[in-house]
Amino acid sequence: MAKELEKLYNPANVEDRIYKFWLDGGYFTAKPDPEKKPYTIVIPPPNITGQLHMGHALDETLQDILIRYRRMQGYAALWVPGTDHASIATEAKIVEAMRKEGVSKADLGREKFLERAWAWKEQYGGRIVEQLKKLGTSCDWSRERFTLDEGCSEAVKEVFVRLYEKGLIYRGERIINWCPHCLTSISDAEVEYGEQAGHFWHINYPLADGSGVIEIATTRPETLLGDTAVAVNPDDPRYQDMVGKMLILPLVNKEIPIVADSYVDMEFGTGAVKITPAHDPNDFEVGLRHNLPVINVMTDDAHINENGGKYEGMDRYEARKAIVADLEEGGYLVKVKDHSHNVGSCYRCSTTVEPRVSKQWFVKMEPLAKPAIEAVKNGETRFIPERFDKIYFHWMENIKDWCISRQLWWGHRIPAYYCDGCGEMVVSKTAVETCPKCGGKMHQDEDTLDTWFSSALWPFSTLGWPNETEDLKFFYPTSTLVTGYDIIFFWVARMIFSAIEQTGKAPFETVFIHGLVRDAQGRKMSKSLGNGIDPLAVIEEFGADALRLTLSTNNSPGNDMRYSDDKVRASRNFANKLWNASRFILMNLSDEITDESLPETLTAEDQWVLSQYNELVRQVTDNLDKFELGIAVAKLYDFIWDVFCDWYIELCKARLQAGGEESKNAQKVLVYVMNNTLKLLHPFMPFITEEIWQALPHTGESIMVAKFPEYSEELNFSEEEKEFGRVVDAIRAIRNARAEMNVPPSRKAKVYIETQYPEAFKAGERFFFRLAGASEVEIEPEVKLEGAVSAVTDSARIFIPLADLIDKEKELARLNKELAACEKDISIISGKLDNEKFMAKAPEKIVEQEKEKLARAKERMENIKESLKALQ
RNA sequence: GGGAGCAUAGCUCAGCUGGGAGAGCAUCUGCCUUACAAGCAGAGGGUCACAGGUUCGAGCCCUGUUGUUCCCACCA
Repeated sequence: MAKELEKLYNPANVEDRIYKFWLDGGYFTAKPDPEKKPYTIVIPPPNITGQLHMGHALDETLQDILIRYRRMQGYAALWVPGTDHASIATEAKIVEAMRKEGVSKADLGREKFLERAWAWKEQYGGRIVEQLKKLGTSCDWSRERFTLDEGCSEAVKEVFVRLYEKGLIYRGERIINWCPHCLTSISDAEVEYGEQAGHFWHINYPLADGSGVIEIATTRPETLLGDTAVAVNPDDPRYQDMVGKMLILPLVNKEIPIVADSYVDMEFGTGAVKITPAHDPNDFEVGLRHNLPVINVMTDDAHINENGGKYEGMDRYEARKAIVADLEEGGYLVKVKDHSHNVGSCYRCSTTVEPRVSKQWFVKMEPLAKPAIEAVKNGETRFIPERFDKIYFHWMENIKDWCISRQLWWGHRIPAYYCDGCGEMVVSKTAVETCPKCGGKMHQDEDTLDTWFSSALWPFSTLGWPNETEDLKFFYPTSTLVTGYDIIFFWVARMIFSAIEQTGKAPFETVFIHGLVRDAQGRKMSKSLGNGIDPLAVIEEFGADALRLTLSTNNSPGNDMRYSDDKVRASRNFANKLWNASRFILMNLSDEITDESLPETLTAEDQWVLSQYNELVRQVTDNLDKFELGIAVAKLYDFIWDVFCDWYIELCKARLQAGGEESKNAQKVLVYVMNNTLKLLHPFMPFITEEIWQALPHTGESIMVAKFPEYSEELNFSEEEKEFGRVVDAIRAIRNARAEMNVPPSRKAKVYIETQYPEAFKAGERFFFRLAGASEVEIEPEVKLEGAVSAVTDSARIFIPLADLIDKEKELARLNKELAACEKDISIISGKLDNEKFMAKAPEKIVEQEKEKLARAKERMENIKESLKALQ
């Protein structure tokens, strides 16, 4: 810190320098240490395609608070950073860039494409990591990982082979969700459903024997081309005679059967459903039950294929129009009704997904889900807030097999090999060249794995698994996972079952869930709305500490929050307040103060502040242990601003001016409280606390490795705090009275204090001059004075002779108002104490409290009455 | 169709295991009091959505109602 401190804190001058100082000091690096307890967090790896957004900022801030807190407490605290290869997102980005150059994937070929992808990763993949650093994240960068790096890839292959050998991974022809834009299968979790206005087309299918028609209703007439049956409910009297008969499929002119299946709801539509096994998951099931043929009528990019006759080549929506027109012309169309229905779209590109039958790889979920449910049920892993376990259970208990193969190149290639000759398949960690059965040439599966397959292994793959590394032994299972509720299914659930299956242990003790950061109007921040706020711009304007404080205060676990510049501005103002408090201390600091020890003698106000500081330590620690970060930092804010700055610093000014020993003692207490409060605050606002701590007398290299303060019985001055509180109350009462009577602050006056607590007021006498506009102070057991402004507390009556300023009516009104409030208090409290049931059933502690309150209120009432009397 | 969250001051939100309703911003009044006007000292402002219940005592626990947001689900 420069000698001449600026009046305003300027984070831009501080943050990068401090971050470099931490890096150079190696403070982020953790190592297994049997002397210490481990505390481990693995970062939710951001996508390499990503730019830092507010969601990251919140997530990283919370993690950094936790990891810094534990590190200061003496844990071997490891925060493992890294990034995710983001198969679909990255591949889409590269394909798009190639498209602009007029190059396609096919033109380039797999190898060249991957070269290009890796080059892109080298160039841009580190961008988000650099952005994370701006927030002050204390990740152990020496352990940075990437989901597609060598170690993670080894882990992926190991897990795939193990699961395959246990029969938990299989390949099969199933109906899956297909994204016609990304040109790949996606998992159920990757489909987002939304209501869309559509139509219900009623179509007549004529019976083959000419005996009539059956009317079906569909929202997707174009799939008619792939119909292989019409289904009715077996109990439906309308259609009972028709079951087993054949129909002529309109436009296609092919015979298809009428089948009976209880899946059909008689009440809905016409009670007859066209069955397209290749393009609808329910129809697929019906098809299986009735041995129906599966006819795929669409291409990868959702155009009608060669099975669609004259419609071949049309896009699915064009085909819909054409088919509806033809149905109408052919007299098949009965009617069209408006109908809104749920349509699934790709969570990456929002294209409407096309369910289709395809050969894919799946993870068999049921056996994996069971122990994963158990781990949360028995508390091995705990969600905070707890309610999220219900969401987790519901998903896990109804889970379906996970489609893990993707028709992409950027990712972990599936370690399965097929014989060109006999078709034999081998699953192996190492490449298989020749067929073990026929000796033919083998080729590897063309597909890659779902990105989430590798991120599911993140908590242990990053620590070296499958090798029994020192890191794995010491740091695993991890301690806390911090993430948003939006990826519980994608990621958290999959990490839990993967970890249990592979390591026998749940991957973390606690899942700390946070909500979304919304814009000031409460809307989700999104690219399409253009309402996203760039955290880097906020950091530049207000500082990382201000942003961190904004994100960590005033919100509670699991709940969404709104971002607004006003909130950051308030946080920035707090940083500035802190800065100026330190500026004040430094301006008054003599060279002899070189450490952070307390003086041998403490004044009443010293004890008063230390007592509150000590209680603060206890509470902040307690809140942090319970993940109540917002509450913890709010208490710090209040203590620093109200107690320390507005009161204690003001209280110290008299002694500092007096100089000598008195001043030095005050300086010591100022340094002590400031220094230790900075430590408490450091996890939340790391930069400014380091900057100030370095400037103050201190021991140690960096505040980030200083010992986190602990509650101390030696600083328990609760009685003394109460006594000095009488002075504080009296000062407040005087200020209040003066303000209400419009006494200008410049007008000083003598203050007469009538009190039964003369020691307390003697100890605080000097403060009335500076803080209560006193020109003289007199403390008496009894004061008789007329024509004075009076201020009343439960321990004193205070008179300020300002005859010329007194408006008797106003003064009467003010005191009567106070009296009324006081009497109301008394009646409420007495009501309780007179209530036999209350006395019988309320805990003793509460009864005592009420008695004490009553006593104080009565004292205050007496004091007010006296003052009123004196006024008349 | 299931499930969950939220409803507290004009606005944005805290409020831990039940024990006299809080903060920031905004508003009003007065202050450049030599750390800070990004500040200081004061003030006003709430039937804690509604209706019941449990309890000596409910913003907090239970039941129901209303409004709102979200998640899940194969109704063509």
